[in-house]
Amino acid sequence: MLFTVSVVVQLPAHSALAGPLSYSSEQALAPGTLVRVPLGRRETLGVVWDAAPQPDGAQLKPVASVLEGIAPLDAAWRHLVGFAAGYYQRALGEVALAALPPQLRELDAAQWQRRLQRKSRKAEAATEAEAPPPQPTEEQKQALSRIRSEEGPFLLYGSTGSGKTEVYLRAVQEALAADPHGQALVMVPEINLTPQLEERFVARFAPAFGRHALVSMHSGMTPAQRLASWLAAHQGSARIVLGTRMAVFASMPGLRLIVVDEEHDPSYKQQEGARYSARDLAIYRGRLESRHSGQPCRVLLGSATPSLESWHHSRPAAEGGKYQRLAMPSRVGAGRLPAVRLVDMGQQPRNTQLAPQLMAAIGARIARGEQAMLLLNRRGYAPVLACGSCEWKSACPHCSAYRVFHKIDRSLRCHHCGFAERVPRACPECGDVDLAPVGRGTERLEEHLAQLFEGIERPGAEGEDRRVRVLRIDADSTRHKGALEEQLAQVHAGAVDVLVGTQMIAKGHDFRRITLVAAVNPDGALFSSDFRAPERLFALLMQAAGRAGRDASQGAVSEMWIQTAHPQHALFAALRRHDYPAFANDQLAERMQACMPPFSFQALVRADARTQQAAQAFLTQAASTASELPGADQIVVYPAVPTAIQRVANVERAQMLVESASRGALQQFLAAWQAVLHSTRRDGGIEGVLRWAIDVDPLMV
DNA sequence: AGCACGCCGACT
DNA sequence: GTCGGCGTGCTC
Repeated sequence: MLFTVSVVVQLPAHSALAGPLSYSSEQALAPGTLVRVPLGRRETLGVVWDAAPQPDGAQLKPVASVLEGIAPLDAAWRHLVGFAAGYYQRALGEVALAALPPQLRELDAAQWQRRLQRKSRKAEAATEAEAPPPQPTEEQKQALSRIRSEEGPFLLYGSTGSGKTEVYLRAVQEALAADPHGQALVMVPEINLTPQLEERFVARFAPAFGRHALVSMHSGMTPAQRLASWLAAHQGSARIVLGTRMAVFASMPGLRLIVVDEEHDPSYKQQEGARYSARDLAIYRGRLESRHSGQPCRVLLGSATPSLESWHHSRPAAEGGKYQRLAMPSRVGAGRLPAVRLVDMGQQPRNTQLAPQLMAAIGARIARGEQAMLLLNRRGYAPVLACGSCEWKSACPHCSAYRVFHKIDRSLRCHHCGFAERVPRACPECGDVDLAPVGRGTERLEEHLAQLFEGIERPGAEGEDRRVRVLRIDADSTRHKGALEEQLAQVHAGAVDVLVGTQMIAKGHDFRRITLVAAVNPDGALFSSDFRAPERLFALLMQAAGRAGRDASQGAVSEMWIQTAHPQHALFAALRRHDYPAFANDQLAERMQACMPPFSFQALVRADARTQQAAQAFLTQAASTASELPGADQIVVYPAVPTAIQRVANVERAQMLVESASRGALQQFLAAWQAVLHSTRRDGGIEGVLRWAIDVDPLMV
C-alpha cells in the first residue's frame, strides 16, 4: 500500500511554492522524520510534516530514502518552526531546513549510516573541578526562588557585576537536577562571547555531567562540529546547549530552561533571510515546550539595560505586565560603578579630538600603571577623503555612501559593498594633490594618541622600553582568525596602556586593569532618525562603563568619560546616575506619545531594484489594493521611501513601513499581502525589480 | 535556492 | 564553427 506524505524542503519564499510537497511512500512516515526526496533533477533533504489529505490519483514521486536511526523532530520543534515561518512571513521549508545543520543536507542515506556508526568516542578529557561555587547572595537566592516557583518569563535585571551569570548557572543546575533528561539552552549575542561563558559552564558542569554534556552552536564552528552538536542535543546526550541566535531552533526534546543573556542586544535579530528575533522566539518556545511536554520550560532574559520591549513587558502585572522582573541592583565584589564625567565639546576648539582634561586623566591612569579604553564607533582613518580645492569627495561609485580612508594600506574602502582602491595621489577631478581626511576613525585616533604620548614615559624598570603602548581593536585589526583573542590577551597581560576600538570591545570582555573608559564621539545617536538609537547608545555606554573597574580595589576610583556637544541631554543625566529605569521610563513615555513600539507593531517591506523609481513603484503598486485586505482597517501603510543608504552595489533600495496597534491585525494583513507582492512582482509590469522581503518587528527603521 | 533551457559575443 | 554569459522558469 502506498501512503501520501507531505514533506517540507528548502524553497525560498520567492518561489511561491511555500507549502509542503506531497510524495508517496511505502511506509507511513511519522511527522518529523528526516527524508531525502527528489526535487526537480536533484535530491534534497526534507522533513515529513503533518499528514496531508489524500490527493486523488495524483502520480506522486516516491520518497527516495529515510534517514534511519534518528528520531523524528518532535511536535514542539515543528510547531516552533511553523510559527516562525508564519510570523516572519517566510516559506516553511526555508525556516525548517535553515534550522537544521547544513551538513545534514549533504549526506545521502548511505553516508548517513556510516556517520552514525562512526561512534568514535574520544577519550573523555579530565576536567578539573571548579573551585567551590560562591555562596549565592540574598538577591540571587531571591531571584532563583522566584524562578523556581513562578512561571515566568523572567527578566533578570541586574547591573554589570551583579552576578547574573551565577543565577544562570544555578537555574541551569536546578533544571538539570529536577529531570534526568532535562536540557537547558543558553544564548549569547555574539560568537566572541561564547568561549568565556563556555569556560564557566564547563567548570561548573563538566565534573558532574561530563564534558560531552555541553555543546556549542554558532556559525563559527565547522560543519562537522555543528552536526555533532546538533545530534547530541537532538538525542539528549547534550544537557546544555550554548549558542548564538541560531541555537533557538536546536532540537532539544528535554528542554526545561532557556536563558537569553544580554537580551537587549540587536544581534538576536537575524538580519537576512528569515529575519527572526531569537529572543522573541525563545519566549514563544518556552510556552510551547511547556504545553507539549506538560513540564514547565522556564525562559530567563537577562540584561543590565533591557530592551524597552522587555522592560515594558515586565511592568507590574497589575498594569498588564506579562514578564516577572527580577531586579538585582547590587554589584557584588566589584566595587562601585564608575563616576561619569561629561566633557562639553562646545567649550573646546572646533575639531578637537580629545579634550585636554580627558588627555590629562588618561595620562594620570597610565602613570599609575592602569589602562584606559577609548570607544569610537567608526573604523578606518577618516570616514571621508575630500579635495581641498574642488568639490571632490571619496564617494563610492557603486553606493550612495562615501568610501572610508584607511591610512594603513592607503586605500579608500566602501564599507557597504567592499569596493576598494588605492588612494589617488591627486584629486581625480581637478588634479590638486591636497586631499584631506574629513572626520575621525579609530586609526586616526590611534595615531593621534601615539603623537600625544610621544616622549611621555610610563612607569617601568630602568632600561625597559617605556613608551606608551596604544592598541587598536576593531573589525580591521581582528580580520584574521585568532587575532581578537591574541589582542585581548595583550590587554589582559598588561602589554597595552591605551586601548582604542569600536563597540566590539565594549561587549562582554572583562578588563580588570581598565579604570577609565571614554566615549569619544557618541553624539550621532542622540538625534538619529532611528528611534531606537538612544536606547542602543545608553546600553552601549552602560555596558562600557561596566567594563571599568570591575576590580573592587579600583572600582572606587574608575571613571567613564563622555565627550559630547550636548551635555544637558537627558540620556546623559540618567547615565550619570546609572539610572536605567529613569531612562527607560522616559523613552517609553515618548514612544507611547508617538505610538511607536512597544505600543505599536511594525513591519517593513524592502524592495531592491535597478532603479529607485522601480523599487518605489513596486511597493506603491503592491500597496494600492492594501485597503481591501483583511485587517487593513487597523493598519497604517506609509509611503515608499528610499532606505537610509539608498544604493548599495548598484542596487537601488526602497522600503515601506506598515504599522498597527494590533499584532494580530498586522499578521493577518501581512499574510494576505504576501500574495499581492508576489503577483505585483510577477505581472505588475514594473521592470527591474530584483527582490523584495518583509521584515517583521524590524530593529532599524 | 539549484538547475535547467535559451538565445547572443570571443575563442580553441 | 563552439564555449559560455546570465535572463526566465520550474520543482510534489
